[in-house]
Amino acid sequence: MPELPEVETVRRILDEQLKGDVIQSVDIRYQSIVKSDQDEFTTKLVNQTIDGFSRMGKYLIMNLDYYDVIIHLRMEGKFFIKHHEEISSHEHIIFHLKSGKELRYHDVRKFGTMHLKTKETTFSTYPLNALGKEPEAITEVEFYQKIKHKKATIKSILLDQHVISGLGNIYADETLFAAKIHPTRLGCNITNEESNSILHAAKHILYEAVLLGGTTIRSYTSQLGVTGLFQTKLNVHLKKGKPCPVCHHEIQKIRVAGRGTYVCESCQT
DNA sequence: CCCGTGCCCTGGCGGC
DNA sequence: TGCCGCCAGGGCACGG
Repeated sequence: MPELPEVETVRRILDEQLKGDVIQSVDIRYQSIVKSDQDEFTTKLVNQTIDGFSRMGKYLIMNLDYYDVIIHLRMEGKFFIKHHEEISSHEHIIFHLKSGKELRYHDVRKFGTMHLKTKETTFSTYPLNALGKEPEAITEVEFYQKIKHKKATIKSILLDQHVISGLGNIYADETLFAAKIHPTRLGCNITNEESNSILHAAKHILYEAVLLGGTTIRSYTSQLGVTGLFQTKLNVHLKKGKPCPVCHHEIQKIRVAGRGTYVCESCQT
């Protein structure tokens, strides 16, 4: 599922491939992905030039002349750039561009979302208005202040995009493993030093993952943003029953905040 | 404030 | 082999 590094990889490719292109028309083939008025979505985007793509946390933003389209890929959303190939049943939104390219939003589970915003309201309205800072942008002090009074588990805090944005289930597990913190620890029981360590781990892991995503993309003709390479760096996530790379104890899968959570019960305390 | 649950959705998998 | 039922998960609404 796309978390910050995967979304960043998609952003870079789309930015490179589509900047300067102009939207000719938009087809909405499955409606509930578009959360704004459907008619406005298809009419207002016509003749808008793509200034580029930006990103906030896991949100991808298509920057146009007068509008921004705020996109969340959720679990399985991905983009393809095609020309006139047959349309797959999983391609739900199609942006026809004047260059002849078609930007196609593909989402098997149909969980992704798109919001149309006028530029003045992009950051002041839902969904971006309440988004927390990314690990790279938040300070140690800010982060500790945000978690120190919480009675929630640290895992659920890391997944809460209003606290800190960009981490999903995979990178949250990896972050806590790197920081040697057990996912069921409560925010209010995390020390200042541990808080710093979690933040440092999150930054480091996201940074490495973005680098790997960048190196993996060689062909722009296949589906965009699928790296596959970061999986080789995982220490605990999806490693149930495998030995911990540090202490060789068996990795456990537990349930925290309703999410499958991988942990080394020996290293993480 | 926080938690669990359900919802959205469908491919894939385990069980029989 | 085939079918059924359940799980996965990001984010939010809801009730406790």
